[in-house]
Amino acid sequence: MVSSSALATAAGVKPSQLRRDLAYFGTFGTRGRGYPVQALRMAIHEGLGRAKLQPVIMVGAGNLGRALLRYDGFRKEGYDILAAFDSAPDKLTDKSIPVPLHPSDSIASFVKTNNVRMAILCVPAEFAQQAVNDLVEAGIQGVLNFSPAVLQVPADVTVNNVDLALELENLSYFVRK
Amino acid sequence: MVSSSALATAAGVKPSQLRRDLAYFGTFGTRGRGYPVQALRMAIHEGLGRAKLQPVIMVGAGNLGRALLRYDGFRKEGYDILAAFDSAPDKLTDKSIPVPLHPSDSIASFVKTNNVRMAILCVPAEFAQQAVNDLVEAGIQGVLNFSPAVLQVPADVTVNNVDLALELENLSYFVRK
DNA sequence: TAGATTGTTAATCGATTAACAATC
DNA sequence: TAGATTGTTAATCGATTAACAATC
Repeated sequence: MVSSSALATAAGVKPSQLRRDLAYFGTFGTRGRGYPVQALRMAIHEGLGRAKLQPVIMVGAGNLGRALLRYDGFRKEGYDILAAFDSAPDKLTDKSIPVPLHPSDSIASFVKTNNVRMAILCVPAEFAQQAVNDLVEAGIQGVLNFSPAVLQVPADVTVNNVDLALELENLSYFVRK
Repeated sequence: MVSSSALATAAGVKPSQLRRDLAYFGTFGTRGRGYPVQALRMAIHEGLGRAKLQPVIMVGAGNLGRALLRYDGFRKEGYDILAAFDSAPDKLTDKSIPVPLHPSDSIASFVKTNNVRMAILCVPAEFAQQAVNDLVEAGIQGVLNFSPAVLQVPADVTVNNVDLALELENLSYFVRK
């Protein structure tokens, strides 16, 4: 068993917040005792849709896209990047990446064939909206967007934005001049 | 001139929010007219500490660290990654990276010599706390942390966390099973 | 003057936290 | 029973938004 206060310390949050967040998914603990570790671990996996390996595609194989393809943290957490797509794959033949590289116009058929629901978007800002339009059209439901652009999508598609340069910019505000 | 509503549309926020955020830094607009583009741009640069190129170091040259070193988005936004540090630089001689690679124990002297205030941290989770302790000791004031770990730092040091796998995990919650 | 648009107040909304009855 | 700790309510806090007087 583990208590909410032990978990909260490890996660860097307050115990009351941790209990509230868990309660949002269901009732896992026992009053007076705490939470059963193994059952809780499995319930969280289940609740976050981590029951099995999730297929993902990478869209854009420029500097950042290739960089993230070589990062092994996604796979460790249960995400399997099946392939990368680029508008000019021929220009990248000499750049080694650990997954197959296809032309952008084959995204739709690949997504349908492989039942892919999530995409990582790493194209230049000026092409990002068109790229996400194509992804939505192909049936993608979730986009992790690394392009520094504000994207318009239908309400049933989720976009999470990660702007690396902006993160550094936020930080610089707190650094003494 | 540009209006708060035009800027808000471009940024993906509400006009009232944009005006409030700008007002936090100062008074830049003219009632009835809007904001003068060039003066506002310069004021924002100034307010965010972007007057000149900011020196930054990369700590950890594993998969993710090397990946980010090859990404050119940081430099475009005015950040200059001067060097990378790794606990075992000798093992990485065959891996090409675009900046000098030094052993970790030379961080403190490098930081002082080059007046570095910000660091990007990409070491394995289990070494992250020790690494950030060393950075704080060396005088680093801001850390962009890509290690999936909760870091303890003094109140005058700022840590911004970016957990790439967690971002994907958040997204998967919104994707229909 | 009439129309436009800021800066700021007040209202709303949502997220965090403290507190505590329930109960092991 | 006494001590511990959850799940949940109510209070607090902060962030977002609408509204509008100021004013160009």
